Amino acid sequence: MQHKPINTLIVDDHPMVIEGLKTLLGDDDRVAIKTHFVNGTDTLSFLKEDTVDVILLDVNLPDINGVEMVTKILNIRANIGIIGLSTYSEPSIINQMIKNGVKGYLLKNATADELVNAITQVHQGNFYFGSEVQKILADSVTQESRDLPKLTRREKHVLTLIAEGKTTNTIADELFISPLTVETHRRNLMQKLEVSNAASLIKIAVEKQLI
Amino acid sequence: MQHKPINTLIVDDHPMVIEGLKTLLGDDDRVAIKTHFVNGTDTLSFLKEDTVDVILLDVNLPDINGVEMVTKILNIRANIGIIGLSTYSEPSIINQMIKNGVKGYLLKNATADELVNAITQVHQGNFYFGSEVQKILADSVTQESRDLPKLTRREKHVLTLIAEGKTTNTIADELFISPLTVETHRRNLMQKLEVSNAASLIKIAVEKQLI
DNA sequence: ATCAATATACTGGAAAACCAGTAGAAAAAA
DNA sequence: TTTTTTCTACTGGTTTTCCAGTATATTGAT
Repeated sequence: MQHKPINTLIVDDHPMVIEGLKTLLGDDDRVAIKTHFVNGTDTLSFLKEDTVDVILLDVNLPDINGVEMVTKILNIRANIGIIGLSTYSEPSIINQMIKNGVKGYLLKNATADELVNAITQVHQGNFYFGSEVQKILADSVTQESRDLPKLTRREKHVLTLIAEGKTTNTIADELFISPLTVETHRRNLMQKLEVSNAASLIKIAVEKQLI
Repeated sequence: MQHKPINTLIVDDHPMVIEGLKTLLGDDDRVAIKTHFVNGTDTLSFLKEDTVDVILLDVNLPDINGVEMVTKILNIRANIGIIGLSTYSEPSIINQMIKNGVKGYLLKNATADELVNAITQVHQGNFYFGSEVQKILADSVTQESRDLPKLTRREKHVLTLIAEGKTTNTIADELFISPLTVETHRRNLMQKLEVSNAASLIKIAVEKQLI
C-alpha cells in the first residue's frame, strides 16, 4: 500500500545540513520535502499561511531558540510533528524540548533510515528518539539519582518529611520522637549534604528525587 | 523482506487479557508469543534461564508492582524491550515506569495495529506510546506548570532565588533591595501559594518547574 | 491623566530554624 | 561479643523566618 508522501519542512541555518537532508531523503518516496527555512521568523510566518506534516527543526537557530520555537509552532499548528535536530546534545535542552512537545529528536549524524523512520513515526503521532539521544537521556536520569552521600534510613525519612514542608514539631509528632531529635537529624543532613538551610536541603531532595 | 518474528512474552494475571492478546497478535507473523506468566515471580525466574525480545507487562500484578518489575527485569536482561500495559492510567505511574526503563506503554484497549507497531518499534530500540497515553502524559505536564496563581515577575524571581537555597539577606544583596522587601515578597508568595514556610514554597517551585 | 497593580520599605513581636557540643540507648556490623 | 553506627535526646545561645499591619514610590493599563 502506497500512502501519499509526508510533507516535511526543514528548518536549519546551515545550507550544508539542508542539502544533506534533501539528498538523504530525496530517494525515499515516503517523504516529500516541501521547502526549507533558515530562521525561526520566516518559518512561523510561513506556518500562518500554509502547513506541513512534519518539521525537522534545528535547535540552534540564529533568531529564536529551539525550545521556544516548538511552543510557537504548536501554537499555530497543534498537530504538526516536530523532530528536533542538533549536532551535540545537552540533556536539559532535550528534556525541555520534549516537555514542550517535540515528538522526536535526532543528532545530525542520523542515517537516512533513522530519518525516514523518525518522520514516519512522528507523522503517525508516535515518538521517535535516536539511539544516541536515548543514551544521553538515560545517563542524565541515572546521574541525578546517583551520588548522594550515604544517608541513614532515618535521615532519608526525615529528609522527605522536611521536603514535604513539614515543621520540626510536626515531624517529631509523626515519628513519635522528640523535636530535638528531629533537629539533630536535620543538622546531620545539612552537614552531610553540605548546605546550611532547609531550603537547599529540599532542593537537593527534589533533584535526587527522594520525594 | 521477512525478518524472523519478534519473541514476545506476556505477563498479566487476567486470563482474558492473555487470550485477547494472543488472538490479536496471532495473525501477525512479525510477532511470536513465546509464552505467558500470571505473576512477577515466575516471570523473573523464567528470565534467569531464558530470554525474549519484548515483554508486554501488566502494571498491576498480584505479587510485584509494575514499577519494580521493570527494574528487576532490566537487571536480569538489560536489552529486553518492555511495554507497559494497564486498563486505566495514572500519569505518575507511567512516568515512573518510563524513568525505570519501559520503552512503550499502552492501554488495554489498544488495537492490533498499535500492538504490533509498539512491539516492532520497541524491539528496534525505539519508544512507542499509545495516543491515549501521550494525551495523559501531556495533560499531566501542562497541569503541573499550569495553575499556579499569577505571581508577579519580581515574586517569581524571588521565589527562584529562595528555591536556590539563598537566604533573605543574600537575595536582598543580589537584587539591591532591602531584606525587609524580600521578606515582604516571601510573605506574599506564601500567601498566594497557600503555604506557611519556605520549605513548601520550594517544593512548589520545583514541582511547577520554576527552577 | 488616573486608577490599579506592583515593588519597595518599615515596626515590633512570636516562632522556628540554625549552631556547637555532649551523651546514652539501640541496632548493626565486626 | 565487642565495636561501630545509628538513633535518640539534651543545654544554651544566635540567627532567621514568620506574622500582622502600614505605607509610599513606581509602573502599567485604560
